[in-house]
Amino acid sequence: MQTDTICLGILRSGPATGYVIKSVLEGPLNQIYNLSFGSIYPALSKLTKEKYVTVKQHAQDKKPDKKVYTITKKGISYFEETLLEESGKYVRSGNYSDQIKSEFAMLLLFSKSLPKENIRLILDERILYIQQQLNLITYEGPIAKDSNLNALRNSAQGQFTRGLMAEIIKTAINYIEKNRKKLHA
Amino acid sequence: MQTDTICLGILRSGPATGYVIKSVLEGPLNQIYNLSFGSIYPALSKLTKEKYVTVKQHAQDKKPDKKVYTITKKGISYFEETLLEESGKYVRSGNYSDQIKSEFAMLLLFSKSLPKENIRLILDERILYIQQQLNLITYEGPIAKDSNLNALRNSAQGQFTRGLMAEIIKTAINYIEKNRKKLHA
DNA sequence: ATGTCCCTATATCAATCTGATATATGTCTT
DNA sequence: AAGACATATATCAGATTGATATAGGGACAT
Repeated sequence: MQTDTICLGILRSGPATGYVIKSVLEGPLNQIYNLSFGSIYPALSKLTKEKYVTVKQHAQDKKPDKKVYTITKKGISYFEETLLEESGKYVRSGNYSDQIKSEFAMLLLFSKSLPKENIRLILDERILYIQQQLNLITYEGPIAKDSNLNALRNSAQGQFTRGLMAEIIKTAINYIEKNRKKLHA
Repeated sequence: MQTDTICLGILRSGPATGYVIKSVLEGPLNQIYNLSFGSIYPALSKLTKEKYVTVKQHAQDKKPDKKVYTITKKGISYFEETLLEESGKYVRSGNYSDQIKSEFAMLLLFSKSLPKENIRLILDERILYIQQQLNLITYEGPIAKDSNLNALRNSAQGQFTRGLMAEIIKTAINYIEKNRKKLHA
């Protein structure tokens, strides 16, 4: 899915800055999708040129300029057309993640080459880490400042998607705890 | 994890061509890690220059040259050192996948913009697709020609890793079937 | 008070990776 | 005999990451 489409999809829930888009991807959409600033900012510039979004530059006293992007009618049409046209191809893209690069899984696959004590520590740290990620996904409290993000997170679609990822993480934690002996750790 | 390290890790189970490395990633390591030929071939050339692997060029009658790569002692030492040094950083890299880009999850998140009939079809196709991926991971039959790949796949580490991914896929299938009504599909 | 650290906020870029494409031959099916 | 598919290597434009730079604010410790 193009970075443009992701940004438009998020902006459809309400105006946001590039920084906020990144925050959504790292908070409620944690473990679902991620993009770097190096992708987000150029995408927003491109979308502005193409009139799919408009910008309002908020010159805050002494803080760096905040650029709030709002999706246009043209942007909404374009988003909906693109999503429908390309929906078929996203079905066959990885099972929960597209570009599958689970460095953690590869580390375990190769863990014969590691001291047992290391493997033990790695698994312990891992469980703590993914529990934190689970908390980020399942957090239901208010999102500071940006109330429009609540809409995306709490929609039926948001709850379904976040629920799916939460179940996957829980499965991973249980599996590691039950089967770690097989790795002699 | 660097492409170099991945290739060395796979070659540690026995000699292989670039094509076979790709096949492992698409077969038993399906949904765990993937690399394109555009990454694998340059990595193998680089590893050869650095003497971490050696090549034997099998000029097969009429078929394109087959380049079989074998890991050297230097390569094994380098691999084991690298893995140990960098193991800590792979713990915090995504919860099951590093660069998380689940286009399917994003499609569902944005599915409010799609006709209900489309959503229904997408979910049906998805279930079929991930069942196929599950079959690739859990396949226990012989791997044609390359018996050394069996070692990697059937090791305690291989079984643990593949089992983890299989559980995750099963969880995803069950979740989609039980909760699809929430997407009105 | 002054340093350290984190948060908000935008931006750039070298290094890397993907997805498509090209090339070449064999085998199996229709 | 045409087409699809598997084996096998290779290249490259375009896209992405991860690091880095810039810049002010607030919190907390020394």
